[in-house]
Amino acid sequence: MQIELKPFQALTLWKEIAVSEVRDDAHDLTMRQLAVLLTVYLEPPPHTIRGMAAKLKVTKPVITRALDTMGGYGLVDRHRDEKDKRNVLVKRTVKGALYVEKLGDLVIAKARGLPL
Amino acid sequence: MQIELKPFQALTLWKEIAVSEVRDDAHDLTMRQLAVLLTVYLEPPPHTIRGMAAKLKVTKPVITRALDTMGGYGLVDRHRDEKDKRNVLVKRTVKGALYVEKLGDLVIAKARGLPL
DNA sequence: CGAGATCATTTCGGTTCCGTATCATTTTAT
DNA sequence: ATAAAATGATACGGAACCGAAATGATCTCG
Repeated sequence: MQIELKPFQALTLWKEIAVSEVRDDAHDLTMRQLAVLLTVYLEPPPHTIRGMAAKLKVTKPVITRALDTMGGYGLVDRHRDEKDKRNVLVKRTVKGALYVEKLGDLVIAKARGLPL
Repeated sequence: MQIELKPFQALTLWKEIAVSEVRDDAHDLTMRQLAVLLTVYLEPPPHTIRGMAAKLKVTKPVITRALDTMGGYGLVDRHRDEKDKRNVLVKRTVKGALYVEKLGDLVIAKARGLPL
């Protein structure tokens, strides 16, 4: 299965998803929060605050706040690293996994309906 | 050319783009602003405030403020509708077109590099 | 002509987020 | 043992955004 998009298709896909997120998203996540969430769920652990801040080229408080907000929604969880108690490890949750799964379904559905 | 994504691919694509936007985006647009921008550039005019608010299921001030912000960046422009001076028509700009084009390139590049 | 409808903007109080700087805890190294 | 480094959280002032309601301008239609 080869993935090949033309410019208009690519933008239309992105637009449709953005519009769907705005219309229906109960959590109203920002782009940064979304980047954090998907990194946690798609990349192999461990995920530390400092590591994610470096990856996204943002300051640490940005990550802390994003985790505060999404933690409040139940989308992620945090635990101290017992090996090095300075670190905090970001953990996945059932609710977060469900949310991410639904987002994947949305992308697939929109990609399938693209004009050719 | 058929577009077919598997769940992990779809989410990885979305994650890569979100991360890129956070890392490199000079304008730091919100999801709502992005939805407005892409609607203006990908859907046929005219685009009115009320129309876009209805499409995105948000209130009119949300659209007005998004246009204020993006107008400040030079990404969109506004003009009164001469036919009905109550309406405001959202117009494209050269700078906005360039920005959207670059976004399309990003989506294409990320889609091409997906793990299969 | 005038009352009401329509459209975009502005105002309001409140919330969230930002970056910088600082703090508390823990680890590392001398 | 103790000073320095590393890590995440917090404080702070400022900026952006929110929804609801009020405002101003324009149009519609009797």
